[in-house]
Amino acid sequence: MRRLKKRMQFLKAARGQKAVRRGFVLQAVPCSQNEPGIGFTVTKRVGNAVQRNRIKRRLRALSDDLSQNFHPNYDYVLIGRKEALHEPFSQLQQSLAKAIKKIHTSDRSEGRTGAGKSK
RNA sequence: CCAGUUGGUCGGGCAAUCGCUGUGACUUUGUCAUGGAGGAAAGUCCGGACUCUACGGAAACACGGUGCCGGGUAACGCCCGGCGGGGGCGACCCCAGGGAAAGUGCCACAGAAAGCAAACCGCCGCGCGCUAGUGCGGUAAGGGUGAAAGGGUGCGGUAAGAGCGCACCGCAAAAUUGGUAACAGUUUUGGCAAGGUAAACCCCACCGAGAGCAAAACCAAAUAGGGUUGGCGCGGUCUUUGACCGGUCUGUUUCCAGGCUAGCCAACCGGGUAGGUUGCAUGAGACAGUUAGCAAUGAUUGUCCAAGAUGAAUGGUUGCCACGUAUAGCUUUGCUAUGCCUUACAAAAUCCGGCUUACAGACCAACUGGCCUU
Repeated sequence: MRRLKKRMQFLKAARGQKAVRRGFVLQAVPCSQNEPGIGFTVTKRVGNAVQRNRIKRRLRALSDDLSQNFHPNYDYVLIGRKEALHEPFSQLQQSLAKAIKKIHTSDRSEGRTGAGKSK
C-alpha cells in the first residue's frame, strides 16, 4: 500500500467517487500507479489531538486488515468522523468492505451511462 | 474518630495476536535482539542555550520591562528566607508591596463644598421686629450626602465652638539601641500640616540589539537564467597579424593607463528549486549516597544512558484481574450477576529552567483544631 502525502493527491481524490458511512467517508479516484494508494484525513472539528490520533490509528489498522479489498490503479482517502472512535471494530470492517464494493459497482455503471450521455 | 492545612508520589496491571518506528547485529532487503509520550508533552506567557543578521568603544535620548530587604541561579517577571499590611480559634493563607511634603491631571452620582478650603440645615452673639422672622458677624461640635468631608477618644475651655490647651493613641523629624538590610523598639521635640488615585501622566533605581530549528550548514535532478574559457565571427578606414579613428567602463573633469565593444556553438564553473543529509538526542542529564546551609540551592563520590516521528511512529483487536460507577437480586459489616466512551486532563516536534491553566480517583508524610478513652 502506498501512502498519499501530497495535498494535490488529496484534492484530486475529493473530486472522485464518494461513499458515506457512520464512522468515515471513503473517497476514491483512478490513478496511474499500479499499487493502490491510501490517505487519511481527520479534521479539527472531530476533537482534540488525542481523539484525532486515535481515529487515524483505527482507520489505518482497518485499511491494513482489508488491504486485499482495495483495487489497483486507484487512490483512496478515508475521512474520519467522530463515530469512528467508539464504533465496534468488526462493524467498521464490514462497512468499509461494503463501501469499497459500492464505489466500484457505481463507478462501472456510471462509466457506461456517462459514455452514453456524452454521445 | 471527625474536620482541616501544607508538601509530595502515582495516575491502571498482566497476557495473547496482528502491526508502526529508532538503534545494533548478521548468513543484508529480511530475520533476531532491544528502546519507544506527559505531569502537565497543553497555553506559547517569561528566562536561557544554540543559529543567522546587525554591531569599533562609550555615553545620552527615546521606547519596553521590572519594583520592600537579603540570598539562590546560566538567567528570570522564578524559587527560598525575612520584613510590612490584611484574613483565620489555629496549622497556615493572601498582597501590582518604590515615590502622592518635584510637578500636572482626575475624583462619576449625590452633596453647600471633592482641595493653597468652603458653609445647606444647624449652634452662638449683636441690630431690627409684638411674634413669625430677617440683616451682619462668629463657628465647624451635631445633622444630611458620599467610596472618601483638612486626625481619633476623653477632659478642660468658650457666647457657641475649634489642637485653642492638656492626657492617651495616631502622624512627622531628630537622636539612640537591635538587625547585613527591609524594619522594629525606646527617648526627645514638633505641632496637626500631609484626602484618594502612579494597572493617570510622571519622578527615581535597575535591566534590555533583531529574528528564529520552517534558525542554519552541507549534498544536489529537470527547467529557466548567470559567469569563465575556446572556436567562428565582431562599428568605420587601411592588404591580413595589427594600427588608427570611434563608442563604452574604471564616481565626475583633464591627461595617462587598462578592459570591453553583435551574435552563434562547445566545454567548464558557481548560485539555487524539488528532494536528501546534518542540526537531532551526553544534557544547566537521571538515580543513589556523603556533606555545607533554616531553606531555595551548592560541593562531591559512585552508577547509568533513558522517545526521536516529519500526512507526523510510540498502536489495533481480544481475554483475565484490580479500581470506580450504574442497575437488579439476596442468607443487607456485605455478597453475587450484568453493563460501562473499562477511565480524569490531555499526546512530543531543537532542547532546558520557570509560570499559568486542565485533571476521575488513589496513596504517603508532617502539622492544626475538636471529641472520646486511658
